[in-house]
Amino acid sequence: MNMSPRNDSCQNCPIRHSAVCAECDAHELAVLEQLKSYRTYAPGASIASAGEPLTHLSSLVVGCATMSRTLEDGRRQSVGLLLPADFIGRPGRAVSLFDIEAVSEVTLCRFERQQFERLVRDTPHIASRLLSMTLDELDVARGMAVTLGRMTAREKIVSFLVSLARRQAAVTKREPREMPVALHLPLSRQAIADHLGLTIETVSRQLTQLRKAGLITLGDSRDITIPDFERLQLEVGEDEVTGTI
Amino acid sequence: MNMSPRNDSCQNCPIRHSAVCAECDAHELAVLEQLKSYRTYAPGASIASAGEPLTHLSSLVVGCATMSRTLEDGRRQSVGLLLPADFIGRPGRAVSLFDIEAVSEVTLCRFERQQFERLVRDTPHIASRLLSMTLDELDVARGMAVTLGRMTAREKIVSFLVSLARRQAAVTKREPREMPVALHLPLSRQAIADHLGLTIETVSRQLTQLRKAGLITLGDSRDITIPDFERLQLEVGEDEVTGTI
DNA sequence: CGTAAAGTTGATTTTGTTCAAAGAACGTGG
DNA sequence: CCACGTTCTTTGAACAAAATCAACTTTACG
Repeated sequence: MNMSPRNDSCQNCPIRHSAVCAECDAHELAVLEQLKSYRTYAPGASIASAGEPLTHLSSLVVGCATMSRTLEDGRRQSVGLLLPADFIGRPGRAVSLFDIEAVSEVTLCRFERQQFERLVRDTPHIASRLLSMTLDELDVARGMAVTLGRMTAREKIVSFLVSLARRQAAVTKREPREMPVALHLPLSRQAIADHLGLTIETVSRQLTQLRKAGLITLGDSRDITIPDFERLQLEVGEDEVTGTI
Repeated sequence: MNMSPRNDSCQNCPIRHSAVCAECDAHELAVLEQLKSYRTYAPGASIASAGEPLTHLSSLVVGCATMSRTLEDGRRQSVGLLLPADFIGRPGRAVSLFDIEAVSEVTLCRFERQQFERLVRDTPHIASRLLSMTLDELDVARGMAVTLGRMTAREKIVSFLVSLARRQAAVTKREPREMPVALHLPLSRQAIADHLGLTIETVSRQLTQLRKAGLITLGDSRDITIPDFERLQLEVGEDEVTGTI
């Protein structure tokens, strides 16, 4: 609700080289600078709702959000975890198909829909980057379908932890091979359950089992250590870069 | 394997107005005409394999194919049903992440990867259409995640039938409201099971139950009639345009 | 502190899988 | 054109994985 007071320069932006603007040159960045606005959301706040108009398209700058859909009777399925540099919204569609909810405090870099759509039309560097990001997201979404459709509860949890560690490593620029890997879960047990198509009880039990098997260590319920990353990876019947998140 | 002998003009192409070339003008089409080649695949033939190079990007012109991934122990999950106008392959990625298999006889309109990537770079009408199609596919893939993660077997089947009927209606230009709706299943029971994250037995049982409930009629095992489309839709805990396929 | 929210653990039930077998459809070759 | 084998589909019975129901523990927070 509160407009962020700061008006940081794109040059210092933490997602400058990974967001939708990544390919832009200085001149293009100057245009973005004119059009962008920041907005922050408190943890738990709704950023968008399925079926409701989405007036702005944004890049997530700081924090973590989930994209999900809730069926009439309350069953919820998350379809994506949004982390810094991820893009929110769909040029050409005025209405969101999913609920988007801030998990931690979130800062978005926003563009008014019409203006952004013009940008996409007139700025090949943006169009090309958006296409590339969308294609990546598509691969991730399809990998997610494999996880949801065919993996056991244990495999789902392991695959989630592995993806999270990889994604965290990509930011930290540390290889997840460096052991042990310390992992902070951005999601509650319930949110993990919604992400993996499980119940909260099953998530809890599987984590306990992994702990008893020595594959992970649980500190604070949000902090996990993976003593042997390779060994954890072996637990899931899939190799290579499939990306569950 | 066999190069199609024909060299049809794009003007008469059945997917002229819905494929990746939909926005192209006559001049751009002339360029495509120079670069394209047709190739057909027999039912069951492999069009691409996960982990293998994909030298051509294509539009599916005629037929039906599935995109899937198989885990080491043989569990398979389909992540998409490919129908006419659907695009196959990913500019910027030389290796396929999924297996693509012809279900019926399939004709592809193919472009050599490098050449197509140049086309995307130089032809805004293609880039823009590709982006739009990719965004649509992303929504579909995420809708699929909701189905796989949170729906019961019965809901999965109903949602599959409803989507198929809608998609078929889009081609036929008949409203699925016109009753009764005749539906031809392009997939075997096993392929449906792989698509919905179920076993073949569960698919069969659920179809039988739907038949006993009077929601569908089974003729040939591939031919289904939906006497009351509205009523079938009510069976699934989701409304609106979510797109399961 | 004391209350609420989040997480864990146990007992039981349900849904869908697995195992098994029989029935229908299809294609081939005699 | 029909017999035969193969594949696909259906159905049944037993089983297993995860959900549900319920209680208890831990953590967070005013």
